[in-house]
Amino acid sequence: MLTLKQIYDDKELVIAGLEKKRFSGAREAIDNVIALDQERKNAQQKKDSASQEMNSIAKEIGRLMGAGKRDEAEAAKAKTAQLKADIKTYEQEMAAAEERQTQALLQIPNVPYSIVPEGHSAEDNIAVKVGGWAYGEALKPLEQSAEQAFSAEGNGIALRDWPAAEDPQPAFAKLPHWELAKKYNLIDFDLGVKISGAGFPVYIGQGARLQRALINFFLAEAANAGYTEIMPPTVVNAASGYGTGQLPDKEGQMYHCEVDDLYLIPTAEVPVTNLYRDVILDEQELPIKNCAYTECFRREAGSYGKDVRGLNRLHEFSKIEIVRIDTPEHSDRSHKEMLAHVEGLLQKLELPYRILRLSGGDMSFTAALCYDFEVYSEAQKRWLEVSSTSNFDTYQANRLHCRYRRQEDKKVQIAHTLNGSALALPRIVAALLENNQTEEGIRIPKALQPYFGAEMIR
RNA sequence: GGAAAGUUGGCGGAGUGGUCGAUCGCGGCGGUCUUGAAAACCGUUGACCCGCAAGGGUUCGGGGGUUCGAAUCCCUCACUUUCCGCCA
Repeated sequence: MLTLKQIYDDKELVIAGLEKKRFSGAREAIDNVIALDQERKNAQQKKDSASQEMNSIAKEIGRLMGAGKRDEAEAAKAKTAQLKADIKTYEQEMAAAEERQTQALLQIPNVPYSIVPEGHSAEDNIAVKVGGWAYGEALKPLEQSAEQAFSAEGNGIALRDWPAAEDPQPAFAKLPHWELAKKYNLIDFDLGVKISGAGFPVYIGQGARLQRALINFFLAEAANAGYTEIMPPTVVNAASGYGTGQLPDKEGQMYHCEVDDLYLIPTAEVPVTNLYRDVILDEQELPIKNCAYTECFRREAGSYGKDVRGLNRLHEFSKIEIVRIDTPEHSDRSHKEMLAHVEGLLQKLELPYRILRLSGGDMSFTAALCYDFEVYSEAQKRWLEVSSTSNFDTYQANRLHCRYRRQEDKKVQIAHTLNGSALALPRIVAALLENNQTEEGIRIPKALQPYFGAEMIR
């Protein structure tokens, strides 16, 4: 949630930012938070002075008792009854205002950075970089450096202006991955339905080995980039869900074990970020760079249709997540390093990709700046999202109470948190299978071969 | 699942109704000494909220209660440890 300091210091900027995020009633919501804060302060001041008086009377009674002056002590006691009632009233007022304020703050999304494009849908997202993609002249400007691409000055193409591609004529009919999975006996969707339900595929033989190869490849790449591997629990308590913001809003998206009141994680972000809940880090420990492979569980309530075909949308899938915690001064640099890392993975996998800067209206509730990575699937003729890499600024850390002690003045500051997928497996597998199919079999990218142990799936 | 014992500041560990935000040790920070470092010695050192400040309030696992006054007593919840049971 937003900090009160942000709201008091930059009220107009906050309101403008919320409007960019298509949050209706931004001004009213912010004014309401401020009003509730004043209410709380008033109650606290009244409570504090009543408490002060009470404390001094109690101390006086202690002294009188010690001196054996019982009568005077009894007289002093008589004065406390009204005070006591007052304190209780003020405390209740204070708690009520505080609670309403927190509730109000929880309804307000994060403020996007200035670099975030205006817009209200995916059409307004801007492609800032395209790689491994052979389409014509229109995309030339996107062969730009990361420095340009991830700055306000760089070039970009709004998706609404995305050039119509001429279909390259394949030498043979390209199959979608669900057919390839069957042809090469890699994944059995029907068996998954039998033992669990739709959206729980069973990977078999070379299909299972491909999963393991990708997991190991991604973890090894992350380790090379300096990330510490974490193997967290995949079941978490409610406090963790609140910490990273899955609760209360997205409760319906998580599987919930009611008897123990535990949730299956929808992403490793939840346990790995919550490692730092209620923690005060030393500035020298920053940036924290963690990575984790976990299974991720999503109920995907309400999804249907062709989007969910095959591996496109699952209830359980494997993902390697990178999580960073950094200072406000360095979080943007951290973010860029994460983007470079994810881009490097896609390059090594020789997949056509584009990097989108999400518009205000398409970003998640909690993000301040978010880039999506998409890979092109030749047989499905569509782009598939494989990573979302975000900077949450202080929004998540404020709720988590994740702070750090600043080196120069020893002051405790709210940290910045960031995370991104590096990468989610299913759609990578879909794109690999579809894009690399040949008449002889499916070609495994060179970088992956040592992990897979073969050059082809036959 | 049954039984018992615990939960105190960054860590260890005192404290069973009054001046206790909490003895002490370690660690951290500042200083003396030293060419430098170590040792020794001196000082300092939690978080949150209100306040321009002075200062005040809250906080001893969470919540509630008793009392003029609670780290200390009572209730309740959570967690931890040990033993028993079960078990990969």
